[in-house]
Amino acid sequence: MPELPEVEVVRRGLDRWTTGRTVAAAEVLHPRAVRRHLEGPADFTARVAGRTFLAPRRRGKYLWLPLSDAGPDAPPDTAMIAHLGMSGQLLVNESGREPEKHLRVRFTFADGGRDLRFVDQRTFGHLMLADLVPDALAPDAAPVPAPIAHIAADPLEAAFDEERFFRALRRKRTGIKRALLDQSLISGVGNIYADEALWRARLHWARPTETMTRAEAERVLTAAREVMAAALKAGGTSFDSLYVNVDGEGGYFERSLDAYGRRDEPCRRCGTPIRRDVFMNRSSFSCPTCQPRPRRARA
DNA sequence: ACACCCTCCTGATGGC
DNA sequence: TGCCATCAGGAGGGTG
Repeated sequence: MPELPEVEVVRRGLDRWTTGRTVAAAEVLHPRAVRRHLEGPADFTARVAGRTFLAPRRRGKYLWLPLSDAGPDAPPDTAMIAHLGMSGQLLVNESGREPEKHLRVRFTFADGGRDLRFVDQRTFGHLMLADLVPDALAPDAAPVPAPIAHIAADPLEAAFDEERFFRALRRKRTGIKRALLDQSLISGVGNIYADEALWRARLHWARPTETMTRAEAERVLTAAREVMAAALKAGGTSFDSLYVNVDGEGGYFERSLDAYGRRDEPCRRCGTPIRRDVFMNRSSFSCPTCQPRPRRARA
């Protein structure tokens, strides 16, 4: 399940393999992969052909490749957005290799080198082309694609505004985990790193955000930063083997997880078996001792 | 306006 | 062995 660290690993791989290269042709093998590109698959392939991929960028779980019309030194006017969803992979492959079972979109390049493939088993991911607009979170920085302008900064970028995040938590009437997963408050955190950050901060997922102290809010934010930075160093978490980097290799942070996926296994702090709750139609893993349920809980 | 729920999708897994 | 239910979940859109 690609979250911020996994998407960043992919971004770095793309930076190495696709920056400055000009697309010869794109082929959409499954229309659902470009469903958010409202002009349709034919428009997508027609408009990306002949363009040059510039250095890839990322905010939260969104990745985008700015596109130039006139080679690697011309400024971008549009971008190709990529979201990996649950199971999306961007692979850089020898062109001759046979198509993957869930290959959705394939790009070939004018230099005849390795191709780029979007492979996605569960088809929650997508690619689309979009205009670039000024970044409201960092007006002096590079522009961002319009469809992701509503996303908050992620906690690893300079534009992240801690004061704004803390004020938003106080205003909300919801639980802390729901807030962490809300990409308009803080981006890049998904189910795995939300559980890990809450375990590190010793907070229960149903803790009402409006009752959190400033110290508690700082604790969970710091924990999120630390666990995602550590995961990035490890190449990401490949919990169900659907996440791989552009070379098709998994990361090894799964072995370092303290809460996620550890149902009935001993808490690494206190030994209490980790519990699993169902919440928002997904799993939440926590320690019953370190993370007691608040008397007034908010799902 | 806000909080929250439903839906999209495929493959692995488990019960009977 | 087959068949069905369950689980995994990001995020947009709909509901109350």
